Amino acid sequence: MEADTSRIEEYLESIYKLQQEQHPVSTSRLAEHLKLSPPSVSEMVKKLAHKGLVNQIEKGVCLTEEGSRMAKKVIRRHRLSERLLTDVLGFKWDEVHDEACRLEHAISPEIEDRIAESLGNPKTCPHGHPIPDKDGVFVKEIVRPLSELKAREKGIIVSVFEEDPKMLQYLASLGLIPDVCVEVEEVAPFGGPLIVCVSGSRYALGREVASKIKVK
Amino acid sequence: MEADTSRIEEYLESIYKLQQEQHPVSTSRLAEHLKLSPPSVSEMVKKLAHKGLVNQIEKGVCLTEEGSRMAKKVIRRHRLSERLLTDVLGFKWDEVHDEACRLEHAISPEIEDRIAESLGNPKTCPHGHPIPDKDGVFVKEIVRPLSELKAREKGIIVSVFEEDPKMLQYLASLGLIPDVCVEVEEVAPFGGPLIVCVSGSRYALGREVASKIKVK
DNA sequence: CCCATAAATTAGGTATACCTAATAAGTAAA
DNA sequence: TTTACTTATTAGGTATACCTAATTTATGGG
Ligand SMILES: [Mn+2]
Ligand SMILES: [Mn+2]
Ligand SMILES: [Mn+2]
Ligand SMILES: [Mn+2]
Repeated sequence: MEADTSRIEEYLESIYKLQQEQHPVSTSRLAEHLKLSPPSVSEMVKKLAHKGLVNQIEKGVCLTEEGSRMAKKVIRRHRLSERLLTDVLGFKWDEVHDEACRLEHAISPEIEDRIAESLGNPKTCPHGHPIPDKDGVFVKEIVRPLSELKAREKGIIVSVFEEDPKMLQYLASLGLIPDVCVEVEEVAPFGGPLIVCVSGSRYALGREVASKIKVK
Repeated sequence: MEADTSRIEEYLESIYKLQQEQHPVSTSRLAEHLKLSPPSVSEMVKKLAHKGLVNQIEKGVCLTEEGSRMAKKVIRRHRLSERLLTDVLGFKWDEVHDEACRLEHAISPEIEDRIAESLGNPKTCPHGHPIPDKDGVFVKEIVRPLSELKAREKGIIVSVFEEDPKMLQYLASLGLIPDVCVEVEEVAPFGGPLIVCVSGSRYALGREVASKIKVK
């Protein structure tokens, strides 16, 4: 017994994440995110459905109550791992995603508890995403993508919806990290860049990039 | 690509450990330690031999140069994980073996380095076993099992060659942990118990138990 | 040297999670 | 409504690492 659940966890984690963008998650989207072939995903999704972790509806897959509960546990372990890596071991925010993605499957409930406790029950990961508590509960802040702010509007960065190390390095180099205040100075028309002001400096940011940054 | 090496690592780790007791390691001994059937081990050992990690000689299996190098890397990660768990996360020494046995496969060279660094390059795990450095080098202290001491002999506990949590709890409850000084007060004949004195208290210890405790 | 037992391996099979190629189902433009 | 994509699934296959049962290979006592 004691089956290895890491693949299942990885699927649930991805589905959870993709659901935030678009509700029923398509096979192809999921395959792309997991870097697997669509048939592999199709097959695995069937197994997940059989286990009662997802429902396959018309236009895609969505987590069941139980699938969601399990996903949130994985996400908690992922984000706590990220915090351990940054806060205790001195990693930078662009180095922790992939590492955490492996660690999350090797962390027992006991380790999870100890990490949370010794870090003072952090509420977010280094990218600003909420860490669910043991019961899967977390505060969901109302945020807007920076790309939707009008000229002269200000916001405080809550989170950065991005995993690519290069992009995260870039954002950090501009000081675009959680808790920082940004002001949009102007918005170029026709989907052009935003001119933003952050801690005294002015930068031009592409829309695509700006849409990843969530502010309140 | 990027094959999953965790099973291989687990075999090498076991072989390395068992070699310390008895040199060529038998299939059955290895199977027992890994809690697998002898045929499974037989087959896997063939694969390891094929990869040049072990040599199959007359009476059993032994690590090649490369197998040994790889084993020591796993052991380094295992022991550093144990230290992280005890020193940073507050686990007790009897709780860390199984956890580390999972973590060791999820730890990248970067995490390994950071753990070592942030713990000040510890030389031993919580059980007193040496942590090899990045090149697989470690100081091998000359030790004797406590069971071989004569009456009135004293020694300092170096390490405890045991993984069973119950046993470790027991030993800790008697204060039999690394760096502690023990004196053998008397040795009962015919393989009987040892009467040992440890930080002012006197206890009777079975030979079997005493043989796990290495002193210098 | 023979035989009983112990140890190791071979034979044959399962489960899991991936793949490519082929097919089927949906969707949207002409 | 037919056609051309796109998306999803089925079919068939691979690799890995386990298992049990059967067989082979040591080995040590008589
Ligand atoms: Mn993950
Ligand atoms: Mn994060
Ligand atoms: Mn291990
Ligand atoms: Mn140890």
